[in-house]
Amino acid sequence: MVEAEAYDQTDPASHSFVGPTERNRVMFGPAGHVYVYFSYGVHWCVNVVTGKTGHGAAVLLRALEPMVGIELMEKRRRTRVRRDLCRGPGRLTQALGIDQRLNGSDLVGGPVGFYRLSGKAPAVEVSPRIGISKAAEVPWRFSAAGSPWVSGARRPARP
DNA sequence: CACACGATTGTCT
DNA sequence: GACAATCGTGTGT
Repeated sequence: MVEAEAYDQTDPASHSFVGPTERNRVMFGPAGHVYVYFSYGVHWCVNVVTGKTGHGAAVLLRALEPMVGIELMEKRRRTRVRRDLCRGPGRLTQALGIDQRLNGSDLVGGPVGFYRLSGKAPAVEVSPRIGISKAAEVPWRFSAAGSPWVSGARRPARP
């Protein structure tokens, strides 16, 4: 995992800011579960719930360095461009086969989990989150410094 | 019920 | 750089 962003219920950019709803209820559940939501009518995005039960907080997984299961990811993504397999939240879920069926599942003992592949943790870079309009200056984006597998902001069109 | 818009990405120019 | 695709959600009437 080389890039992630934090979202909290005290934060206007967070889905949990408005309080529990049908969509975001998993964010208010126990930590270590998976919150999956549909974005732009096109993509799925996956979060790891991080707050205490009743507190809406989660971490959006935005990019990872492909290390195992490359062929399967290439098939799901319909591209063999390694750098495009998991760079960006929508691409990452497509590569991993994550969709609404996994919403609410437990990282421990569930269909999605984490395990360490490389020995050494990278230096972490902190920056503003990408693609949001509210609280855009809050520096809650965390990425592996200098990693080519990290996604980047798209410059908005200038008037 | 109507409507505006978004924690994005692929494609075309 | 510009723009389309595509639809669930939250909000207002």
